[in-house]
Amino acid sequence: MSDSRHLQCLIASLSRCRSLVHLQQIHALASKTGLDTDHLVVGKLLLLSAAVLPDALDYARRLFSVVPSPDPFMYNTLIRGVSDSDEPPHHPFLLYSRMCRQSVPPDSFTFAFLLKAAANSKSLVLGRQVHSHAVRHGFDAHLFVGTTLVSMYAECGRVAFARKAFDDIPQPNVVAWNAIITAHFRVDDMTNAERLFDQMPWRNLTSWNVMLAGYTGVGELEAARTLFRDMPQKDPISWSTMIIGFASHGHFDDAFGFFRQLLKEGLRPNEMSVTGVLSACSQAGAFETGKILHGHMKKSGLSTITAVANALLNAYARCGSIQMACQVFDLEMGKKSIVSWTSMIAALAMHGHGDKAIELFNEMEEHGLKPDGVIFISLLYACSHSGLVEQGYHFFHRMEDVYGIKHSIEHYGCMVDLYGRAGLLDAAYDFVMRMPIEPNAIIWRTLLGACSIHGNVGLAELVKKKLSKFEPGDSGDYVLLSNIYAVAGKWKDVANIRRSMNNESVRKHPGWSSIEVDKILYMFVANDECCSVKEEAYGKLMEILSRLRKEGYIPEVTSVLHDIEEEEKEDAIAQHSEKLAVAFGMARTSTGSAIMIVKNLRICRDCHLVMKLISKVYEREIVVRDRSRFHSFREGFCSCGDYW
DNA sequence: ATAGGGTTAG
Repeated sequence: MSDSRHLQCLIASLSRCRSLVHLQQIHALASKTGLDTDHLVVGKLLLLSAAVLPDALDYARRLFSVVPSPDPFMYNTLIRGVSDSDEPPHHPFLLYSRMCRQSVPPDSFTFAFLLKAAANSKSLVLGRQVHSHAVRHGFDAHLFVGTTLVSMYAECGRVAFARKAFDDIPQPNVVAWNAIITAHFRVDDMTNAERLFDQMPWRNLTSWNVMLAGYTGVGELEAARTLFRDMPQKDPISWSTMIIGFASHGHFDDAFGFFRQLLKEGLRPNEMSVTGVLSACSQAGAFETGKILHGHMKKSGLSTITAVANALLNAYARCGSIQMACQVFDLEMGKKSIVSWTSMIAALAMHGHGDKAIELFNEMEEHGLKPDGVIFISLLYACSHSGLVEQGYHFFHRMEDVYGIKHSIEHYGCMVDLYGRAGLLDAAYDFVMRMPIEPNAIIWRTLLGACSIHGNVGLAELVKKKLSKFEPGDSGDYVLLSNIYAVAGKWKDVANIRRSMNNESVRKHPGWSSIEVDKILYMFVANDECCSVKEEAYGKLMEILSRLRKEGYIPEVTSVLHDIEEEEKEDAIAQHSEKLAVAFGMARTSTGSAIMIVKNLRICRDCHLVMKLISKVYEREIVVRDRSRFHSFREGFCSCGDYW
């Protein structure tokens, strides 16, 4: 066979190549005929291993390293592959500097890929450097480079630069227009985004999707809903944008609604839409719904996708079922990513199995995966929630000393929580004072939470003073401090807090509790208008409370607290949402079955007491997931031991 | 000399 015949055969089999093994066979064949040095062949091999086939980047790097003089195409292909991988974000730029040193001329592709890499790492410094190189080589007004410049500056939060880059594109196409609209949404500039959308000379489906993503991103959910209703066509991205957008803003009912509508229209859910709906399940505690979705996903094969399995694992864990979370992790997950390990560690931590979380971390290392900064947050969280102070300290230092991962504010926060929860308040305070970065409100709030658990009035007052420097104030901080005063019997201070809460500008979180009955999610929201469900719950609650009173429940002791902790309701009759939810559960579920409730804020003392009493008097197991942990009530006791 | 690659939305 002639060389050109061989080459044609090779090219043909490369275009059919679907796996790394297949690629290696073709590569071996190429070396037999000496065609493995042909630039066209190497280029195709590189393209497949770096950008098309999954997990073949190492192979691409090895291939690249033996090419004596790589051409721009090869460099570009590897730069793209590396920036899409989990290699450190500066690696694409190292390749570019090698390219420069070897005098390989960059082209428009080179700058498009590099700018995307800069955008991914949100690094304005890198982005500007690449920009100036693009100018030097005369590619800055190139349509593709210009468009990527627009989105790079947008990702770095600089609309003015993005606008300049857009204006420099001689003939912007619809893609460039879409990019500049996105840029305005990134800085919450809805007005100009809308103006550009109206002005643009042509639109494609992505233009509408850009608007949907922009609206949901800035929290304009009703604008998104209207546009979604009126847009000329919808594709899977439009649907998942709505589901994810509504779920991420706590509008679970709407997220479920869009998902149901998608099914009703005969469309198949994809990995994005199921991830979104699972996130709604996870946040709201919709366990049964999650299980049904799981069944469908097994049939459709979606559950083998790592991101989907991670979402499923997370939903099970947050709905209270560590067993099902384990099952997904151990048996059903196709390939585990670092996110999968992190999720499982967080799941174990959430359920108080700190020791198992640490074991799992070690196991991950044995599998040869390198830990990142995020997994240490889960790990430190695991330590603090299981009282493993020494282990936490150990990991905190190892992450920098052994793994070379820089501490972020979240890691410092975990350490404050670690010391604080364990009652080492002085150590916690000392740690905050010696932190190398400026403590934020979350750090102080964590410390305040610890003061609340351990009843340290003096430190709490000091911390509250630090917190008052942050604007606007948070109602949760006032609630915590008033709890601390109330437990210490300082009723006058409790009253003062209440007064200042009314006077100062305080950000109030509306409290809600949810419960799933017969696969339907019921949300009880403070201040919500009355409805038949709420009336039913309220009626049952009155009945339960009167029985509890006969059994010795004395709400008077906590009445002042109760008053303070009212979820921003002035109405004296209105009740805490978790009490309504539990009463609704008692009314609608059969004796003997457990009741699971999810609350978005911390559970208050009075509600906690009521849950304990119900679990004893009615012999019901109740699980409450609140902002900080799971509470499992059984026979009059709570798994938290009354500290939370 | 030849071909092989790109930008925006979840």
